[in-house]
Amino acid sequence: MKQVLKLFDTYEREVRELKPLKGNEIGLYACGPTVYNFVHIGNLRTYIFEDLLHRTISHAGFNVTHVINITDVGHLASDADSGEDKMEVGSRRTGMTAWEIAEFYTSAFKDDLVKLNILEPTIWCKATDHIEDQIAFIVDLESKGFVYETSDGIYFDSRKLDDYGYLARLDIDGLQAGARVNLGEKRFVTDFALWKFSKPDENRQMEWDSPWGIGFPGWHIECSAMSARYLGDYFDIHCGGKDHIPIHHTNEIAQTQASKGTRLANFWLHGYFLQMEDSKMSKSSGDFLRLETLIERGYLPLVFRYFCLQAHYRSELSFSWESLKAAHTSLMRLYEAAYSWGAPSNISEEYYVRFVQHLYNDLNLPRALAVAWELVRSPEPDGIKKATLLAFDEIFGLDINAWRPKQVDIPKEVSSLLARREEARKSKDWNAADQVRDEISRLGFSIEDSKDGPIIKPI
RNA sequence: GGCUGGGUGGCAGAGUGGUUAUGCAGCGGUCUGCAACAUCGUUUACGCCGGUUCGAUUCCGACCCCAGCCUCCA
Repeated sequence: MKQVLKLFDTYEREVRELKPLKGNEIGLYACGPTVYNFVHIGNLRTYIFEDLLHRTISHAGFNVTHVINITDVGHLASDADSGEDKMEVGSRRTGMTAWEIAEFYTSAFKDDLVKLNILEPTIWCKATDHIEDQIAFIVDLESKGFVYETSDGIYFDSRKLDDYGYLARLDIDGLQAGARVNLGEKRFVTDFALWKFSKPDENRQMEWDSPWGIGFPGWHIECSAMSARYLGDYFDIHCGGKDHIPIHHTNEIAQTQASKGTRLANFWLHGYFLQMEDSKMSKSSGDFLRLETLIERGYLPLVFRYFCLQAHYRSELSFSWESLKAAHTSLMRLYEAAYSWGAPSNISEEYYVRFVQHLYNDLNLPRALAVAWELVRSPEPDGIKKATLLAFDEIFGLDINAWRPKQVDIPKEVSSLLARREEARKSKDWNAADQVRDEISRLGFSIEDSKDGPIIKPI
């Protein structure tokens, strides 16, 4: 039975079959980070979601071109005349140049992706490598009458589009009425900057010449320009975090609609947030959890990946150390079970079909994972369980086959105690045996008695 | 305040107009000298108030609360 891959499209607000626009090719564009700081685990949840999407599309038999951009231009903290450029602020904070900062945090970001077993995208692209493309895009918009100039930059005239804001179902009148900031020289609340002028006294590290004067591109234009370069004017899937729906993606669509006449992507997919117990996961406040923080607390990076697998990408996921620990316990049990099964034999058709069914139903990984657990607890032969679970892991990406029990050096002291305990047990001196076990546990090791003798593990 | 989306058992989280996933924790059994490991079983939840219906956690309305956006943020 051939199963079809169905995904939820934010633009139409419906689940429908993914059919390639061209041949067997799927173009997938994912909004990447602004590299002025480390990414946090909330950001990483979104990249895990996109990786699952990437793997699932490949699984369905399509060729994926996965593009991730790096926003290495700082932009401003707001479109109004206030705010500071993030890269410039980062530069002052660290003593590095804006260019060095971009490079430093880009490489830190890529390290995190590798640790989470996220497949390398087909194409990485940087905003600063595509200034010409962005300028050309704005020139085109200008020739079509969609821009106007103010004293601080070139702006997009959003009222020229009838259905501006459709993606987010924006209520334009309501937005205007409830606007919280004053417009500056902008003509309308939803207008946004395409090009910003450098201020004469500013001394920016990142600026370029343009037909309108020296300055730097607005944020939204880079994605329209770069996605067009690598995937064309209308491609299959565009994704990012749900916070991008009302502004960033809305504006990308507006630009592309004005210039190319398309809605940019056939499917718009959005990852939901990782929710913190008490505070918001916020990069700008500086108060956030990195993957590194989890590792320092003794968690394997893939525990975080497993943690994310438990929730559907379109619902909020609450993070707490308690639930991360639960994920750790689950994953370790899965690893140990799979390891104990030995060599794989054949895949169980029955379980595999159910797995794919859930996967193709808008990436229902929680259900797919439930099938995995049913398999683990089923009476199927070990070889079949192993083969089937490894097939699931092509999507899960938990690296189940590579896992090995931790090899630990057992101190001499402990191994001699262990021998003494075995002696005591042989002579059924249970008091002595239990006493030695207590002593060993004080030294940081636990004992599990098995048919083949005691197994010792660090606590 | 406006718009968009959401509120499920101790925790995390699927799903459904009537049969109510899965994981973790807890409890009980098996195993064990005792434990641990493992394993089996188990706790009957859907914010609040109305309405539709033979029947609603699932549909509709009001209210409360949470999140996203309206200021850079996945």
